[in-house]
Amino acid sequence: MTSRNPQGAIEKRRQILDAAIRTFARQGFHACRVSDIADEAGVAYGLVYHYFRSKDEILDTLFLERWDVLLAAIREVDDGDLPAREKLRSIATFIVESYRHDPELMKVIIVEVTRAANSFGRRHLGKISEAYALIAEIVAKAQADGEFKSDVTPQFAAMAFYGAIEQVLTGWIFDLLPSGSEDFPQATSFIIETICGGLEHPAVHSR
Amino acid sequence: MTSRNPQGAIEKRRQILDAAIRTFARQGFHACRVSDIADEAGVAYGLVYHYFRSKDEILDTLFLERWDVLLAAIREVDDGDLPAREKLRSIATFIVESYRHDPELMKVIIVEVTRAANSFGRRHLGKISEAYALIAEIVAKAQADGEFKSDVTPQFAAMAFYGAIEQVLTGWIFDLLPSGSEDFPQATSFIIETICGGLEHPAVHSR
DNA sequence: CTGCCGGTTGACTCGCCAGTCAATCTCGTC
DNA sequence: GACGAGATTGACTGGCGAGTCAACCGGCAG
Repeated sequence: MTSRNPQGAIEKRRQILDAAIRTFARQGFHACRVSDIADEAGVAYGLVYHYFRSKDEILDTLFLERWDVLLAAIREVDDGDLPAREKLRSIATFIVESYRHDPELMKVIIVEVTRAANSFGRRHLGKISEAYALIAEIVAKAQADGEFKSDVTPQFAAMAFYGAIEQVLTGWIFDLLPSGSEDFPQATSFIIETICGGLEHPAVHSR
Repeated sequence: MTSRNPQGAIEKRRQILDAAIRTFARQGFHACRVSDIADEAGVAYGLVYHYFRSKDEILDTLFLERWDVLLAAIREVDDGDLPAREKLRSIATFIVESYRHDPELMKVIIVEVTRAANSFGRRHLGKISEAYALIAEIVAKAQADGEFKSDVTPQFAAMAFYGAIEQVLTGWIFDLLPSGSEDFPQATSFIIETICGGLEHPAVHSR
């Protein structure tokens, strides 16, 4: 029977994960010790190893949990039949709102995984690229439909789009950009404006 | 007298730095040991500590050396009186060419410093932001002149621009994007097209 | 020839921290 | 009320790798 934990065990596990988010966000993955996480969670050192095989597995869990949600969101948008500009807007909004809702978790995911190409980033490269590929697909479809011009490969466009978003999040994370509540939607629409503006067909008079 | 090293010492120092670039690029900063650098350079372990106070100082040196060159290049472009689009093109070209010329060094700088926000990135945040600020200034000037529209803050625009470039480089570094010799100028002009296209005034028919 | 000093060597130290494990607790079950 | 399985505890170990250091080398100066 696993029913020994009416749900206490699941809660404890969650409690450790949440403590890990705070601890990783505050100190960084490498700089924090497992004992810091245990302290933050208010549990004994050894209990962390009852629920997770290693310190790495904690971060892996946090990343995968969240990234799968992101991928699902992108896929859902992708399947709809909005114009590409609106699809990309939904994705950008989703990511920005994720940050607004839980900045610590997003900080950990971006700083310790997505941009940590030599440690966790490499391990999860496949998962991360799935997002790029889905975005590229949206661009490719828009190019086929004539909504976007075709002088740029979808792969490059996807990277530029995602890179712009992530850099803005990074700016918020490290206080290089203002992050008042009105800045979030503004940044989102700016990114869409900029990237889609460049991707769409140029208008008559320009260049 | 320091003239004891007719120049042999300076060469040795350089030799260690070059070995460090290769070693960091191959294994990553954290995964490589100081002894790996020494081996790669063909010198004894202890000699590394004759020229550098610590392992960190080696990476700091590599980063500052290169970043100062980048800042100088941006400043020079900034001082000219090209249209903003061409200024940004010069900057993008400079960065992309830096990568083409020495991919290992750029990999180290991007992966281990620029995007390593919890270790070296934090230490050099000031230096890194200087680049963002200079780019933002170009955008601000273009907005004042009417070349760019003003519905986006220069700071956001700078982050998006730099983020797009860095993400493309990251794509090359990790083989997510094709990096044949024709891809470099193409990517550059794409980024300019996209970002400037979005920053400039929209043309008549669009939207 | 001798002394000196910067350059060079690599074996060793020392602190840190992930991960282990044996002991203890808790609580549902019979 | 006692048995057992999972939950919980925290002291301990083991390995790793950055940084130290005492010895050694080689060439120039006097």
